[in-house]
Amino acid sequence: MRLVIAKCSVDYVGRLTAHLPPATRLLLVKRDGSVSIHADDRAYKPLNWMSPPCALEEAPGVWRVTNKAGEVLVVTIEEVLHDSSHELGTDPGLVKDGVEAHLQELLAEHPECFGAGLTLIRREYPTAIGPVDLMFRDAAGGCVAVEVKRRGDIDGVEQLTRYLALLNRDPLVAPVRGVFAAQEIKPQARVLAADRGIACVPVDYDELRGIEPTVARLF
Amino acid sequence: MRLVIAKCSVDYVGRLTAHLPPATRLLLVKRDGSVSIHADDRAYKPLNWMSPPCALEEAPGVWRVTNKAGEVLVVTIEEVLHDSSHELGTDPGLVKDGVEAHLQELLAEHPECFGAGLTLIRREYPTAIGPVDLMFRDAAGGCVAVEVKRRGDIDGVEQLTRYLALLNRDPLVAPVRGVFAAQEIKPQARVLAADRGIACVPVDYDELRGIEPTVARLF
DNA sequence: ATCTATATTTCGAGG
DNA sequence: CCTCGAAGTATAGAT
Repeated sequence: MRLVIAKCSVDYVGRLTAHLPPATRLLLVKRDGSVSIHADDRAYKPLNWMSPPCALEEAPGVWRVTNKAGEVLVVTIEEVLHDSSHELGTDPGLVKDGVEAHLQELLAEHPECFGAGLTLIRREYPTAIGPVDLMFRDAAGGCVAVEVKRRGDIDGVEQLTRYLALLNRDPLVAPVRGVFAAQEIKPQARVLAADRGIACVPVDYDELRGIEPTVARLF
Repeated sequence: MRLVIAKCSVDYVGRLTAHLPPATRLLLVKRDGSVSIHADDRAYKPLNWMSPPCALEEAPGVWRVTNKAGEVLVVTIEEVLHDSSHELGTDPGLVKDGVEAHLQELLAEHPECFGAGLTLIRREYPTAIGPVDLMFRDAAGGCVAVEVKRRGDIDGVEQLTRYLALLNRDPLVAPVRGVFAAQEIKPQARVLAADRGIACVPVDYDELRGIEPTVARLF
């Protein structure tokens, strides 16, 4: 990893055209060839960047970074204030918890969230247009298709609607009810779901996770 | 801006729980108090970060970054390989061109892209579920609703479908035809649009921009 | 290689 | 302050 602090101006021509007037910035060159330009604010987003794979061509006072799509990033350097390189090695990577996968797992273990008498058929129930997150059979012999999201937005309702249209044409599972489950469900999504006859179930992740140990403790 | 290269492990507890095992990484502390942790790959996204406003509390071997929402980022430092600070000043910021807004503007000036005899009613034509990008009246007295995207995806077609369903219930504008305009239209979006009776119009941004000067030159 | 869905998305506009 | 849509979204996983 190479760290350069320099007074520079930057031009990007690619998916859009962008320009950065002269100022002092951090230029970050990584081992994979990527380049990013940071100002002294915002933790997450660089001012400008070129994602890998890309090639850096360095001439005196001008860096030229290109990729295969024909995008170009040109850094014009007026003055270098710092320039150092460091060996970092490969990163072992991030271990996450709390995303949609875990939510789906927890909900699969707690069918009672969606009503009494439900039995899990399977997670990731396959259909022609993609897998349904959770599929249950209810006491009456019908099915319940559940779409799980962390944030329940209008897109998720549309997605579930498409699944339901398809599933209800399949005599093996029809009739299928739809349930939209999420940690928070946006008002617009709630309205659309109601209009489509889809039930909304808000999920308390911490509460659900809290139930788990009591079950596990039995063994 | 402070640049630290260190062997460290990181724990984040907030919107999710995440852990980074010990490894050598870049710790980036910016003037606004934000902290980000970078590996030697990926230009854009840090491994871990805390966005401003947040507070960094530094003890020997442990950095503790917190924000008002109760999120915590803990960096446990085993060994510091580099530590330097640099004065950058305020960045003048990025100048952009070529986004959806400009595309919409250009298309508003060129109704012929969507057929002969069209007159612009207005941009951002308001409806109960949000504004339609462009609304034209055609020679027959009907209307044309245009959804403009840079990249034409399935979501955009769904969005336009919702607008059309609503608009065609309004006697003031019905009947309304739908047009999906984008620089590139995904095959799936094309199929869905056809199924919904929506026309697809691919837009050449550079060509459209090229027409403008010839019109402007007349004045 | 292409497509799909997610994201600690971030960011900005508008009500 | 919230809500919603856009982003050079980026990125990971599946097909």
